[in-house]
This record gives sequence, structure tokens and C-alpha cells, in this order.
Amino acid sequence: MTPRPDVSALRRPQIMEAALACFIRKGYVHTSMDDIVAACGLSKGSVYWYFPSKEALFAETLGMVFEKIESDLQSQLSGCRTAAAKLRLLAAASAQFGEEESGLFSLFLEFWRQIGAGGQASHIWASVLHRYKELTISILQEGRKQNEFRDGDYEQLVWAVMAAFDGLATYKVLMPELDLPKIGRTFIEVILAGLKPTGRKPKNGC
Amino acid sequence: MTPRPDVSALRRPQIMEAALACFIRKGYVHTSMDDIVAACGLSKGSVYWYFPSKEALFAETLGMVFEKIESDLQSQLSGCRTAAAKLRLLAAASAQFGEEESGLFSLFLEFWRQIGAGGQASHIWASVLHRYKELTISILQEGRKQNEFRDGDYEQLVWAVMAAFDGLATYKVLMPELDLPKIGRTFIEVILAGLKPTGRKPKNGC
Amino acid sequence: MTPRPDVSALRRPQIMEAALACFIRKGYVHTSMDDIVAACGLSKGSVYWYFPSKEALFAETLGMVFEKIESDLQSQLSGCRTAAAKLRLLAAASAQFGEEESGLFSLFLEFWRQIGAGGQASHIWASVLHRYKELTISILQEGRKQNEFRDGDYEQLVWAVMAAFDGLATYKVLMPELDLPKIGRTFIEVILAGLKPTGRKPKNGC
Amino acid sequence: MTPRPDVSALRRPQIMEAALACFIRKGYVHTSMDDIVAACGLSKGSVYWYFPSKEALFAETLGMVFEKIESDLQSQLSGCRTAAAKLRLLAAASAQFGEEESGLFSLFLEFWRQIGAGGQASHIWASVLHRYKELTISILQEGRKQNEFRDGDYEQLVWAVMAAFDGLATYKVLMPELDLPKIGRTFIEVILAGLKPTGRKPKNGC
DNA sequence: TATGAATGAGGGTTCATTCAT
DNA sequence: TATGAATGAACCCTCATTCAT
Repeated sequence: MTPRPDVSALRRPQIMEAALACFIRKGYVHTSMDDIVAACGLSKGSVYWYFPSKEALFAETLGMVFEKIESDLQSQLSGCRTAAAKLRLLAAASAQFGEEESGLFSLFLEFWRQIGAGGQASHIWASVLHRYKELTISILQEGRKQNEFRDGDYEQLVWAVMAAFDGLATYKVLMPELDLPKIGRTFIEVILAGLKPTGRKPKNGC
Repeated sequence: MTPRPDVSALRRPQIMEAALACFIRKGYVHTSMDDIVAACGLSKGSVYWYFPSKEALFAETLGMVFEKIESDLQSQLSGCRTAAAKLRLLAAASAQFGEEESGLFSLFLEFWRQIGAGGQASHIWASVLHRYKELTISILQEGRKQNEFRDGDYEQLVWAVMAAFDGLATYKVLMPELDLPKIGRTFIEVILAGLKPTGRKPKNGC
Repeated sequence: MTPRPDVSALRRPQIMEAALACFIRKGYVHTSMDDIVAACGLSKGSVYWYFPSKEALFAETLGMVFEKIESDLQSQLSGCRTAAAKLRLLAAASAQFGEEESGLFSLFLEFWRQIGAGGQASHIWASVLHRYKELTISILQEGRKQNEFRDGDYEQLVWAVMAAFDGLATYKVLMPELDLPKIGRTFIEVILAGLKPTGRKPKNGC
Repeated sequence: MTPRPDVSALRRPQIMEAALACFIRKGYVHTSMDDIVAACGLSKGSVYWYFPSKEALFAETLGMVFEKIESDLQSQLSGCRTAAAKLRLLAAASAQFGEEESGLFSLFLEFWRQIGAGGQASHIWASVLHRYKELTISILQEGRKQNEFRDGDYEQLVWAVMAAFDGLATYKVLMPELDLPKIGRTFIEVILAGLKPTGRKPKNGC
């Protein structure tokens, strides 16, 4: 007798995949559980067997998406040398994401309000952002060591730079004519210029 | 019979004000027309007399909010001399808004998805953003003329800078511990540094 | 213009009447709001306009029933002379009720559990029972004054006598072959015999 | 392979015990099969292996309870001498039961309605009541023989007396402040007084 | 203008029961 | 025997919108 394969590991992604498609197409509020049920090919009872509520299903589905995005990014970053290159990659990736996954991004926005601060789902999001921030800061500090950048309050700066890319993705939902990669490149070059060590400082380094 | 003063001019703001309070407190989806009816002290029929639907009421209410925000900003800007000062003011005002009106901002987000691109409401928003962009560009060009700034693709840059502040306001909803004014100051200084004319160039200007 | 008649005073009984019929026929749990909606000829929304929930509708419906029962009883009692006659009438009425309104009575039972002690509905019931008890006690005391009855702890006794009739009605649900009026007569005569003043006692009074 | 001891004889009480606890705690309607499954430590399939339905499980569980109650009572009765003593014991036991097992009793009530007359479960109940009635009648007749009681339609009377105690237990669910044993004592004394042979008759006995 | 009763489709969720393994 | 994933009908309730008055 083969031990029954863990069907749970199979069904949960199946449901989340279907749910994600629905959510992206119609938005969270306008997606009914019936939609998801129809999309995933299971029965309503089954969906509730694996997920306790629509909200939980949504939260877990977004968690899945985040994980994928993060792991993709990590593998790309490992191929960069200088901190500036890494920053440019981050910028390009963010712009790319906003460009291509506009539906997904607008989905993020929709849920943002409902989770507010304090909810269970808000922690997932906040921790994603914090991890992303730490990653970016470590890149800046690496560049600082190599004397690529001048000193500065990196913590504050990084929040703003990240916010810029998220904000751009938000704009894209409304104004599809925006060329995010181009905007991102222009922007990141100004930032890099603003971070360039001043002429007087280099002496320290020698 | 004296021609009654246009009661419509009286009732519409009354309803919108009440609606705004509800929307901010409970969000758009979770605010029912009954909530609004109760809050504005009129009957359900009356609300539908002045506004054809919940969505239209929401769109118009946000329009009202936008108008106020813009006119406030305009009057503040007129008191600034240099372009850099204006930019700093813009930054401070944006940060302040995200800081204080987090409820209102998260309301923006909630509706963003529903309007998507193409809807009627999306035009209101897009035009607000475009006006804001033009305003900022004109400041930068003014600074360029005064040789405060170097050359650059201002159009692209401005979108990114605006996006940064909107993105920060978005973050604030989720992470109230963020100090937006501080982040904004740090950020705008880096931008200004990145825009500073290079040492060699100034000769042209003289 | 005739002032619109208070349609609420019209609709509420209409709904309660229909609900009562459903409840009696199918029981509380097995009656769906759709059943009631179909029975009363209104829409679902209308039913919820007048009653906030199925449970509330049920509670109010039973309240209406109680009121009718009580007022009927009062008018009957006023025609009796002696306390014994009143008691016999009470007994007969109770038996009659259990006999004829077995469906209604079993409905009482069904809800009994759900209200338990402490709930809102439990107060309605408890107060009905208390009123009924006071009524019966006053009859006994009246009989005591006329020396129809001997002394006794009437408060305790009355609870038991009332319980007997309610218990009989309960039995009737299960065993329709029971002849409640006959049982009631036999029972009340034993009680009356047990309450008859003893031969020796009257002397005390003199 | 030793023939496994009938595991069914083991599992069925295990399930019924768990089910009883759930039913008492939450009531029949509000107890789900999942609750019972969780409480008994078996799987859902197993519960359905031993009992064909929730209703059947409930009926059998109550049957089990009845059996225990009856056998307990029988052993107590055997220690009484006079019929009056037996009657007092019966009364005390009934009162005690309503006093202590109010949860269980309200459970009886809840099911009463659903079984109505005619159902399978109704027979179990009816037969319990009939056995109880016969037992009580035999006590009365025994007392009649010993000239403790006067003549009477014992069949009818006994139904009423039993009903009184069941009714009291019903009241107790709603009004926990009722002192059932006290009420029961007062009541049974009045009954016994009402049953006392009349003054003229005793001659026969001597 | 103003009212508020009336509508009814649609929503999320529960749960007794079945059945392949 | 035993398991637990799977089913799907049914349930209570909400709410944007309409319309007779």
C-alpha cells in the first residue's frame, strides 16, 4: 500500500493559484467564494477544508506570491558586483514588476486598507517590507565600505526609495502610459549622484 | 414665494461630509448607504436624489477632498523664494499629509483598484496627479533657470519623487511608527544633492 | 392627503402570523427564513426590515401568543365565583390548551433550551410564568380567606401545580392518546381534597 | 490470531459518552458531528461506522442515559417500606434529578419536539414514561391495599404527578432559583393528604 | 423635494453525510 | 475497521437600489 500522498500539499496551491487568478481579475471584494470554487475545480466544502475563510485564503495567497518574488530577486542579486549595480538591479526589478504585474499590484493596494495596522495580515506585509529594507540597506552599507557612497541616514533614505518604486507601481495602475523602467533609471541615477562621495572626503579613505 | 436658495448646494456638501467621515472610519466597502444616511441626517431617498449611486458619491467626495488639498498647497507655495525651498515645502507637505491623514490616504488606496484605468473616476485621479506633476516640473525648471539644478529628464524624475511621497503615505498606513517628515527631509536632500550642478558646468551659466 | 397609515403596525403581525404557522408546522430549527418569506408574501428584505433576526422574530412571535393566551384567560376567570371554581377553570384551560395547541406547545419546548437562563428571551418566559404563578396564588389565598382551603406554602405548591399542567402538555406531544382534560380533572380534585381544611383546625381561628 | 474482543462494544459507549457531553454542553442543534468526532478521539468515518446518523446517535445516547436512571431508581426503591415512603422517594429523586441534571433535562426538551409523535425515537421515550407510570401506579395500588390511600383513578393521577416533576425540571432550566426538592416535598404532601382515606372508610380496614 | 418601506440577488459560511483508500 | 478529504445543498443575513406616497 502506498502511503497516501499528502494531498494537502497538492490542494492548497491548487486553490491558491485559482484564487489568485480570480483576485487579480476581479479584485478581492468582487471575487466570490463561488468564483474561486468554480476556478479551482473543487467543491465549496473543500475550499473551506483547506482555508478557514476568504480572508485567510487571500492572506495566504499573497504570502505565496511574496515568497516567489523574494526568492526570484535574491537569485538575481547574487550576480551583481558593485553596490551601485545591485541598486540599479533592484530598481529595474521593481520597475519591471510594477510594469508587468500591475494587476497583482493593484490587488495589494486593495487589501492594504482592510488590514490596516494591527491585523494578522498586516504583519506579513510589514515583515516583507522590513526584509526588503534591510536588504537594501546592506547594499548601501556595502557601497559605503567600498567608498562608492557618502555617509547618510540610510535607514530613512531606503524607505523613501522603496516607497518611490511602490508608488510608481501604484501610479501605473491608473496611468498605464507611464514607462516605469525609464522613470526608474532616471530616478536611481539621481539618487546615486546624490550619494556620491564629496570631493573633500576621499582623503579619509587613503 | 422667494426663490428658495439652491438647496442642492446645501445638501450635497452635507452628504459628502458625512460620507467622508464614514468612509474614513470604516472604509469604502464596509460603509453602507445606511451608515451614510444615518450620518447625514437625511433619508435614503434624499441621498439618492443628490447622488446616483454609492460609487458616484464616493468619487465626488474624493474630488472635493482633492480640491481642498490642492488649493491649500497653492497658497503655501506662493510664500517660497528659491526652487529648492519650494521643493522642500512640497516634500514637507506631502509627508505631513501622509502623517496626519493616514485614514484619508488609505481610503484613496482602497478605491484605486476599483477605478482601475479607464473608469470615470480614474480621470479625476489621473488629472490631479498630472497637475501636481506639472507644478513640480515647473519648480524644477525654474530652479534650472536659476542654475540651482543641473539638467535632467525632469518629467521622469518628478513622477518618481511624487511616487516616493505617495508610497510613504501608503507605508504609514501599515507601519505607523514611520517618521514621514524625517524620511522626507533625508530623501529630498539626497535628491537635491543629486541635482546639484556639477563643478565644471557652472561656467556656462556665468 | 391622508397621513400614510402606520404600515408597520400592519406588517409586523402579518409576518408574525406567517412565521408562527411555519414554526408550528416545522419547528424553529427547520423553519428557514425563506419559508417565512414565502408564507408572508413579502420579500426577504422586508422581513429583516421589521425584525432584526430569525431569533428575534421568534421571540416576538411567542410574546404575541402569550399575550393572547393571558388575556383570554383573564376574561374567563372573571366569570367564576369560588376559588375552587377558579382553580378548576385554570386546570381545564391548561388542559384544553395542551390538548388543542399541542403544536404550539412543542414549539415552546424547542426554544426552551436555546434561551436557557439569562438570555433576553428567557426573561419574557420567566415573567409570564411568574405572572401566572401570582395569579394562581391569589386565587388560593382568596380561598384561604373564605376558609375553602387549609394553610400551606402556596408559593411552592403553585409551582408544582403549574408544572403539572405544562408537563402534561409536554407529554401530549409525545403521546397524543392522553386525555388531558380528564387527567386534569382527576388531578385537581386530589389537590383540592388535599387542601381541604381539617376538621380540627377551624377552632384555632375562633 | 485471537478473536479480537468485540471492539464495537467498546467504541459505541466511547462515542456516546463523548456525544452526551457535547449535547449537554451545547445542545443538540448546536453540536456538530465534528464536535463529537473531536471529543471522542475517533475519526468521522468511525463515528458513522457505528451510528448511521446524528439523530440515531442522539437517540441511542439518550436511551443509554435512561437505562442508567431507571436502574438507579429501582435499586433505591427497594429500600422503602410503605407506599407513601416510596412516593416520597420518587418525588425526591425526580426533584433531585431536575435540580442537578438541568443540562441533561433541557436536552430532553430539545429533542422532544423533533421526535414528535410517531417517530422511532418517540417510542423510546413513550415507553420509558409508560414504565415509569406503571411503577408509580403499582406503588399507589400497593398503598391502596394497605389502606394508606383512598380509591381513585390512579392512572390519570399518576400522569399528572409525573408531569409535575418533569414540568418542574423544565422550569428549573429557565429559573435556576427554584428550589425543586422543597417544592416537591410540599407538593407530594398535598397529594398524599388528598389521597388519605376519608374518615368514614377506615372501618373497613380494621 | 423628501421619505422610508420594499426588493431580491448575492454573499460567506456550515455541516451532515459519503466514499476512495 | 478506520481514516479524513470531499461534497453541495441550505442557511442566515446584507445592502445597493427603487418607487409609491
